[in-house]
Amino acid sequence: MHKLPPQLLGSKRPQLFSGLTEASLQKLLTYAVTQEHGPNHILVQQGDIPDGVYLVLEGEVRTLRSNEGGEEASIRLLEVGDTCMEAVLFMSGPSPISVQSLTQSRVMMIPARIIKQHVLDDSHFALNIISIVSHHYRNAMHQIDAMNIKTPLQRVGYYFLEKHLEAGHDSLEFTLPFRKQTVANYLGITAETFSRVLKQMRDLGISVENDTIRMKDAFSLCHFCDSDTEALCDRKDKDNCKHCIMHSKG
Amino acid sequence: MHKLPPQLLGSKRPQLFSGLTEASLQKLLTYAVTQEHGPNHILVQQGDIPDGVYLVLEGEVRTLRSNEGGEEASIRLLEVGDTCMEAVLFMSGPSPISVQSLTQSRVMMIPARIIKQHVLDDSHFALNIISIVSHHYRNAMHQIDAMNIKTPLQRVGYYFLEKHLEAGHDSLEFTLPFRKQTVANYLGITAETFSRVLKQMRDLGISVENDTIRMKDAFSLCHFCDSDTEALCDRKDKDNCKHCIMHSKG
DNA sequence: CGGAGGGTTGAGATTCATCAACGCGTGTGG
DNA sequence: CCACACGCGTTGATGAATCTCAACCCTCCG
Repeated sequence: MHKLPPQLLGSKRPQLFSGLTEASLQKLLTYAVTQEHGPNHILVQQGDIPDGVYLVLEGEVRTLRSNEGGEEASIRLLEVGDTCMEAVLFMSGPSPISVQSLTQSRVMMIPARIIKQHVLDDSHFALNIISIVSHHYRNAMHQIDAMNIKTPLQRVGYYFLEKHLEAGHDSLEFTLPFRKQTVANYLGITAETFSRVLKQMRDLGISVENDTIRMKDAFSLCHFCDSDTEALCDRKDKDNCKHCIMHSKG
Repeated sequence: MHKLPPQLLGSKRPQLFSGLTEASLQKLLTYAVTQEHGPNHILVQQGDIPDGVYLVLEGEVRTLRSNEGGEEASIRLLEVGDTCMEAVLFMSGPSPISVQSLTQSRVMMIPARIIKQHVLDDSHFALNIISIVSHHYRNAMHQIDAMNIKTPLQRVGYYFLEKHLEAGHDSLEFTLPFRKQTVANYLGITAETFSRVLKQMRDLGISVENDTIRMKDAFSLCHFCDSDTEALCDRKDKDNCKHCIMHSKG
């Protein structure tokens, strides 16, 4: 009987499984297999027929597109508990992305056939899939936006803001979840520019020490807030928020 | 009793309604309303709570993100029969995108509440939603890819290739579905660069006259083919395809 | 005839990628 | 214990590519 590792059963339960009955979950996991991979291993090759959904149990994974020249564009960066390839299963045809382990990793793969069937059997599961894919799509929109009409500084700022909100608005400190090179590529800039941007950040009251980001106050990142990110902020209706660049610039 | 306009009932039936029973479709359309808008009208404002799914009955519509500076990044360009905002409904929170009519347009709006309920009631409809959102997500991935690791020439080439495949591999001619300015922005380049790229295209055997694109032969666009786009091509297994840049460059 | 909008063309400025060198911490092997 | 190499990140100089700005052409339309 397949069972999820304990750390993924509590509050960090993957959204894919959220709200499912125990029976439904068990059915889903019946044919799941777990794999272990070293760093930089290709789990799915762009152009291949996708075989299932991947859940990261341990390590770091990314999805990416690459061209003949070997250049790579990161689509998503996954941490423990994240899943990928849900959307790809429902595109007919070969996978538009590769999946690659960044570090030593352990992943669970649920076969495509199971997922597709389960969508029809359990409407709650279908809803989970829709939510997840929509969420990914939202991120993709932000990436598109970023690369079109944001400066590198703004991209990094927005990325920091997201991490800050994830960490909770009270914590004035968070750590980069991935190597700088990796984050830089995800943001569509080179490692060099990323490094230079980090220096600019210091002038804005954000100190960067290795992979630890420390902010002077909880509003240092408000410069980078967005009409739709704003909603995630605890203090959006507080007076303080009025001081945000976003509101004062008008 | 709401009924879809006849032109959307045949082979061009929106994917949203594909394969639904008549009863299911009627239920979905019960509370649908149609609206008429002049050009450049904002149907949904970025940051607002989304009210439903929009189906384009007539005209051209786009989804976009914009910043305080007034710069805009097009996310999708919609023609008659296309839908938008499906994904946004399932992101909790305000809409990350605006929806804007490009020309005089007629659209049908299906309220959020109806869509969300119907996903639970009709698993086939849920599957439709998943497919659509996944498809949008796939396009978004291509956009991200394009803006990171493709030259403007390659972006236009790929866009042309898509239009060519839509038109059928046999037709050596197709037309730009939108104003050049609009397409340019969608591709993340300025109208000027777009214009200059079109001149380069001529050297590759693609003539551009106003909004009509004519290719010397069916393989002129193979330069721009992709490991996952390849699958859409009729001739992928034919010998001719071996001549594609993609294969010969190695 | 004149104006407006879309598209094109040219010249210049800006910005980021590229390339190369260096610093620094870590792990390994002598 | 030290020497060394390696990976990652940083810094600086350079160049290329695209955006910006401006002028112009063309068509459509009043």
